[in-house]
Amino acid sequence: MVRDLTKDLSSVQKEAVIYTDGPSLVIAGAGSGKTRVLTYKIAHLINSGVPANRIIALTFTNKAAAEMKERIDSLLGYAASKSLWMGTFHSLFGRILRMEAQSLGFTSNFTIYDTTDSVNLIKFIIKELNLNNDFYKPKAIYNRISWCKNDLVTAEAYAQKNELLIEDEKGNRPEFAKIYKMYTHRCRQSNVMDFDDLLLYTNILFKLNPEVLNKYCDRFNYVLVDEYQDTNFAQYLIVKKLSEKHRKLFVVGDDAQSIYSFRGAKIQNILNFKNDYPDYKLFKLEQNYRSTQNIVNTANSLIKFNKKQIPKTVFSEKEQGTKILIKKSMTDTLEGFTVAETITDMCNTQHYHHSDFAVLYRTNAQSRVLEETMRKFSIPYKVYGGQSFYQRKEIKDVIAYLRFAVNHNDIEAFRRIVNYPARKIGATTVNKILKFSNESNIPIWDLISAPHDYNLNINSGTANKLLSFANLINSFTPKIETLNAYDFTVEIVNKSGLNNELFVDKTPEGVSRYENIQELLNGVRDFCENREKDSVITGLSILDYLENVSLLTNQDAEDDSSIEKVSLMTIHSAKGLEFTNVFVVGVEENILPNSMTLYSPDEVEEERRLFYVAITRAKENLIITYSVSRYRFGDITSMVYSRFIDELDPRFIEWLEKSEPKSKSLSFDDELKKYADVVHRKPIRKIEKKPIIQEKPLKPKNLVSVKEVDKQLASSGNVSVQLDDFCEGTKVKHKKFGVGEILELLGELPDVKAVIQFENGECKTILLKYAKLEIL
DNA sequence: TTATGATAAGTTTTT
DNA sequence: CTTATCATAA
Repeated sequence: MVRDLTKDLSSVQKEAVIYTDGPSLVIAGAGSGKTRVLTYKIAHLINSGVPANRIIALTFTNKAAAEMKERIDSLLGYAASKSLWMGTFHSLFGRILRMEAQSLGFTSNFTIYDTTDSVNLIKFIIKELNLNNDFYKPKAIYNRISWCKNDLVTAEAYAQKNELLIEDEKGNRPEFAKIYKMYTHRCRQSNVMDFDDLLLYTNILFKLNPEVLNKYCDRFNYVLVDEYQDTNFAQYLIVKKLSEKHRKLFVVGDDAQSIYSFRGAKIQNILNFKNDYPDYKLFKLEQNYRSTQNIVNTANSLIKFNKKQIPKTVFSEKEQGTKILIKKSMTDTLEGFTVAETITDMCNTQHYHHSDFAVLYRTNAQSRVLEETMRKFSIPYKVYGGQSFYQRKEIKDVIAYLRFAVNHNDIEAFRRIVNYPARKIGATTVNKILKFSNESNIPIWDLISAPHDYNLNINSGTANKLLSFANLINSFTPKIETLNAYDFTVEIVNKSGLNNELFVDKTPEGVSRYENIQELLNGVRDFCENREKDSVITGLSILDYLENVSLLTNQDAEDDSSIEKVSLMTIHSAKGLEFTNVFVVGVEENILPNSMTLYSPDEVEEERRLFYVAITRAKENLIITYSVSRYRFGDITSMVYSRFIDELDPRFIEWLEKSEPKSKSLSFDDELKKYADVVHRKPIRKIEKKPIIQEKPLKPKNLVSVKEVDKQLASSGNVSVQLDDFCEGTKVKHKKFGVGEILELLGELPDVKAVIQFENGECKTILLKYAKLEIL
């Protein structure tokens, strides 16, 4: 049964959805129902007879893709949508590249380097070339290579471009071209692509093989792109070529929300759409259905200060709403308190739940203080992004095993696992192998699977160890064909010794690593189960999983547990989301706008757009906070509130604590007193052995005292037993080691270590804040 | 080769 | 404050 989909849409939205005659561009203001238009467009196409597998819909994040797919499912049912090609550029073209790998000189089991792998490889290349690290910073080199690839400048092309070479001379990095070339070569040798390669090689594929391009043009009659303002040149060109033949291109974006130019996004792509497609049809979605008028008006007043933009008038017909609150704090910790306190208040006195709140910040580093505060106030929260689950060491180790089993020449994977768990194959041996491989052009796998056959200059004991490592890997390889991803991973985790290594480790960190591995296994199982429903995916189970997991970065599997929790995330990861109440914290000079951007007007404009994105996430209440001092680099730095706050139209905002006139603002002590009841102050237990370290006289006294309070809180908070309940002679019980007695306390709160004599004879030094000791 | 501790260095945002 | 790198000892 076909529902009339258009009845849920406004008239402009409806026009955009039903227009299918040619290229069209939708400029969608924040909160104007962009996702709705995209999903309904797809649903409309399918309903009007277009086979779902003829549609390719490109999104910017996995999260966005998953969400849209879900919405289409609920409109049309799973059967209709399952063969839809919906995903990020990287994942969909990665899939195509795998099918076409041969024609590019790769094999279809190529693996994918994440940023860490790439940077590591670059580090080794720099070392190998004996280059001065001050001018050759691996991360900077990586960024420049990335920038080249996104602009489709290959290593060969780079070496031909004089102006680039001159630029490098001036920038004291004359060897860049060489590094780039070596990097590319090594990746090829390893049968590996990095993130940017997925886009670069897709372009190369289409350029070198017109018949292949033609095949995919015919395959995908309809090309849809979300967040078009964030596409880089490589992505732009892929889209252009893919839609060239049938010209059924539909792109959606908002130039005011372009926040990825640091990654090569070209705002020109959206601005120049009319030049590429003169017969295009333009739709402007200007009504914001998300936020109150105050919020929309505030956002408008801010973005006015940007020079480069497509003219549009975003408006809201919702209620006026409350004014935007601006709150000042004395320290970052107190800023956190303000946020936590406000959340608690609003939950108690109004109808809000914790899940109605988001706290947005510019940099991941800011999340730490906030997390601590949330814990102190017993507010459930979830941090998005940051160090993702898949970036954790133990997880990367497992993935590296999978990668190496699939691709025996994946050098970074090899480096990671060859001696973990320890096999007595150290750096010296590894370097010899890699050096030999580079000089002789013999793949590393040939060397390690027959180490005696080459003149590797290693002793035969080591050679045997290498051989048994190769045999271990070899025992996995045939199972790629027979086992599904889950069984395969279980096999790897068990046989490699990883599981045992972590199982034996009963330190809290070890336990958590072990649990993470189990969590990963659950994830693989889910993947397998879902995959069985999906007929789209064609490769072997483990290959599909690897591809999926390599491109999955920040959104760890949409955690059920986000229900009833406050969301903490960077502004970047908040893009595309909405929350009833939003805090934007740390709105200070050098943070937002970030200090790295201050000398470039364009980048400051991007920072302004970032703030715009943050503001427009809010539906009802928006609270902007800043602090006049903040811990950075382990020291207290004084901060000034952001220039952007002054740009907000004063008619829509309200300053909570008058900022400038010092007399009016609360004194620091007053501010502290406000929280005295929250902070159950307890005298800090003095530890006899070591004198308390005197605070540096340079630091203002009062700030230090806050730090102390803070430290103390960190140690108490959610733990039922207070750290200062322990003293020498206390009898305690440890989960694993059993009963024991504290002999000595070392260090300062909250990092107090206890030397404990256990009844089983063992004597251990344990960090009290981690070990959940029971007092007997 | 591995484990440990001292010292130096760095924090923007992400597929 | 955290993480990466280096030096030293076991």
